[in-house]
Amino acid sequence: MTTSFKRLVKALNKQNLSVTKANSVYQIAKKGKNSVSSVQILLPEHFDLDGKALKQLMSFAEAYHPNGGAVKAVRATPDFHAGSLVPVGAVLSTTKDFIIPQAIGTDIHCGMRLHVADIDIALWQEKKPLLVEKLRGDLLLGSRDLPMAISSFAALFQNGLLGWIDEIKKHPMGDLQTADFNQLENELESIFEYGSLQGSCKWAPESHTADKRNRIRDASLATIGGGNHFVEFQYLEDIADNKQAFAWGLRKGQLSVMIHTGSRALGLHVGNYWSDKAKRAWPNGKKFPEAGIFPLYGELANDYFSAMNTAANYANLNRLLLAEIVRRRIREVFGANIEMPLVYDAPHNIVTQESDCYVHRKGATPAHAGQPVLIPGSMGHPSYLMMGLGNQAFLCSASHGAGRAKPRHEMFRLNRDGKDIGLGCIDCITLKEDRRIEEAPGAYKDINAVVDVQIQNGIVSPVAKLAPLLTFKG
DNA sequence: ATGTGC
Repeated sequence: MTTSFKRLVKALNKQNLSVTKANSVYQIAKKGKNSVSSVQILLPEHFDLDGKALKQLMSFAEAYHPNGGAVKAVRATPDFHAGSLVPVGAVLSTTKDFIIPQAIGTDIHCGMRLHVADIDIALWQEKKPLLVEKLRGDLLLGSRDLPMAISSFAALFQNGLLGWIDEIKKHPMGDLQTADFNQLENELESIFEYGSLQGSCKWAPESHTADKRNRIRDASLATIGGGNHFVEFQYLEDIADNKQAFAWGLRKGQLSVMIHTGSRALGLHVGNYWSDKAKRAWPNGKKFPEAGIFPLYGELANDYFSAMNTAANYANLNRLLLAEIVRRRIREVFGANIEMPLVYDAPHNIVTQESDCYVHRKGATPAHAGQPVLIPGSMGHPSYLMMGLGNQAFLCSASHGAGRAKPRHEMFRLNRDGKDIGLGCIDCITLKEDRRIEEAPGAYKDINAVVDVQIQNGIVSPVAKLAPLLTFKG
């Protein structure tokens, strides 16, 4: 549901909300008392503000816990749209004793990873059939059973990739025995927080603790997953900032590999468990929150934080392993000397501790000063590598993509009616024909407008433009 | 997004 601004103002007034608009920023406030300090939404000029998404956002802005703690500020990125409960593209800062598990949901530490490779695009096109043939068996898997030692899982859960690398050297698994661990270790510095968050084995769900045969049943490590997740080959089409591009190892004309996935089944379990737990832990006799949003306060908030980090560490390894699989195939096809260095790996679905706040980012990516920011378009539109500018007023956050413009069912309807949904020149490899339709370029908003408004508002600055060549979808 | 659902 969308409305024009005038109708929006009217509609909001009825809900006792006031709205003002300065340039591209909507400022929403609750009339009267107890309003949160600030709710702002950044939108390109010709974008409509989605009423459902706004309603969801305001519910989170008003979240409270009877024992204390509070939401301090709320922002929405230009790819903002409604989700099932939480709007996608939402950033919340809260006091450090207050976390809302539902504000992150189940796709914990979902994020983007970008590698580049010095491979001539004409050569890549020539060898593409061979590469695809090899990668089909690697990437089009819904599940897999990696032979990873329990001790490696434990190290990963507790200490993330730093712990995992130490352990995996002692207990190599399958194909990874041939991985270049020095390179993997060096690349940790190009991962958000070194891919190493403070988690704990005690929060691993039952599916990820040793069974009677002393094995861990894990079916989703090194898999892409569904929905908008992908592994994509791209062409580095244009550079906007030569100095920064050079510093990050980028060159015009390079091949790039972009990976979008998260913590899969593990994040689902942790997210569901803690969203439930927050409800169960609601103080006796206190009125349930109307919007069904249950924050955690105090010790439980800390416990959630380490459980969430446990799943986040898994997501970090998931992206690393997918990249490693692609790197191995690239070397088989184009030569063992191809490095395919990591540019950056960052989450867009996570709670972080920043100064005296918890910052919840749901479909929003950190954009601290100097930090690489990855903003994917769609399989028919370019993706952008940006640099964060550390815009405090916008909670140091940028959009995590173009944003979905049309719901899935509408894409199927348009396709049935023979409408152009942008799949004309798309090279998408998937076992699910439905996926191509749901994820068609026509389902997404205008990435250039989304990126430009963030540049104009001092959130990010452009570094490089990446054009899609071939997308693998789960 | 996703444990797959009766």
